[in-house]
Amino acid sequence: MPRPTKQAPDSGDARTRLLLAATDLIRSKGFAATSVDGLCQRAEVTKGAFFHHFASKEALGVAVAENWRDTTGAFFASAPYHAPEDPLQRILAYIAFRKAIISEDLPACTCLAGTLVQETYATSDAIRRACAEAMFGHTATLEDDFAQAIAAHGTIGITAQSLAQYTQTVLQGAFVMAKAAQDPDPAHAALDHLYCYIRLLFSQSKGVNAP
Amino acid sequence: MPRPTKQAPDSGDARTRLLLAATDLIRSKGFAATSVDGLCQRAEVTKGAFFHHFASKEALGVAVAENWRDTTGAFFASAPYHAPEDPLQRILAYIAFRKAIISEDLPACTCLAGTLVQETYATSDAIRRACAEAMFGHTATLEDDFAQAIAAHGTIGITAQSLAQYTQTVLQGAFVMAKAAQDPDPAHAALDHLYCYIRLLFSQSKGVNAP
DNA sequence: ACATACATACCAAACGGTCTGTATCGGGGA
DNA sequence: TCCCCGATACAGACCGTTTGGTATGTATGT
Repeated sequence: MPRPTKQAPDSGDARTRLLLAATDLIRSKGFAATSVDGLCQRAEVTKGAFFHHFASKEALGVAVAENWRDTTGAFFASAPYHAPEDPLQRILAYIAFRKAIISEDLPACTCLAGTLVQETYATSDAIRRACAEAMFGHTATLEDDFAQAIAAHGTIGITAQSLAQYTQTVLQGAFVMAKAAQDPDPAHAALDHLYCYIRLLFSQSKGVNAP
Repeated sequence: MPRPTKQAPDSGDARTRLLLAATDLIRSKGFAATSVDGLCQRAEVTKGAFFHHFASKEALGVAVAENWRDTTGAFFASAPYHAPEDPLQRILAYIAFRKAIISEDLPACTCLAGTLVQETYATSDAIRRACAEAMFGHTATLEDDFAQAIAAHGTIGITAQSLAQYTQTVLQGAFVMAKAAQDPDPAHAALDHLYCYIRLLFSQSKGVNAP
């Protein structure tokens, strides 16, 4: 039973506020540069509250990744791109949707899991796994649409899983490039190329595209 | 004039060893988690030497990114993929080459600039710029080949710069996915898709692929 | 002799984490 | 309905270590 705190009663309980603040801070500064003290300050929570809810900073990292998987899962599940009846159109609508939500505010629109995993893949297996679950879990939701598109079109020599993962790959790369350029343009351009690739793939004759 | 240290006289001067050690550590643990002390220990150098060569940790970050640009620049300049006479074949050879050098040893084969920029894009403009220079500088070397391929083939409705940057985007995304999966397979698969995309693009008729 | 290239000791601040205390809850017995 | 109970949810002071950075000293090549 969450209980609102005296300090900031409006914005949920301490755990929720910590998760939210951590998501923000990690996406802009990274995990290591996000201190527990700074986190508590941002969340308007004391250190006692932090270590009551999370056994360690690493445990917070895991929880943030899990929370990211849950919230983004719900977000994309209720997104409008599922509307088209044609599975290929759903995929193209997905790509267009992903492109549309990439703005200048990169800390707010980039992927927490991708950022977090780059820092921790070699030092914390627990965090790495939680990030991987978020990322590959999301690609799994695309897999169905790709499978249906392949079934409708006839085989194109590439698996649905591979295409779904490639989509995620382009997105992750797009975020890195946008951060480097301090500009969403390279990300938008990348999604245009992905869009173009998918269209090209599914307008080809059978079985000639095996890599 | 570099002078070998008493402590480790075989492996170059202190600055070089620090740059090398920093590249290693940042690629596996990230920038923030790489402490100056740990760095000096790894490089077999004292702290005095560190702050003699670098004004601050941030200055080291910039120097590492610049060094990365220089060393990878030389590495790719002398790589075998430039051999084919056909520019399109050079590009495909480049992609195959990039695929070939991605192994299980992810800290050793992933991109320093991509890792570093994700952590620092919002906190250090100097480091971000140095990383961007390394990344976009490398894409610029691909641009020529793409431009020639487009010229040879006739316009395909996409600029050489956009294609070169997309190539880099896929690579960066491939590294993130490989780290999350703790496995180079997703990266290899991504480069197969990129290879496939380029082939598809340049086997189309004129001007129909504009995204 | 002078600048460069280190070495070593040291520092205040920040770090992750612990400890103890208190307020608030739902639930159970009288 | 009342009070009491243990459990949960914090609050806040405290601790040892590590952090980036500095100050000062020394060796070495030119």
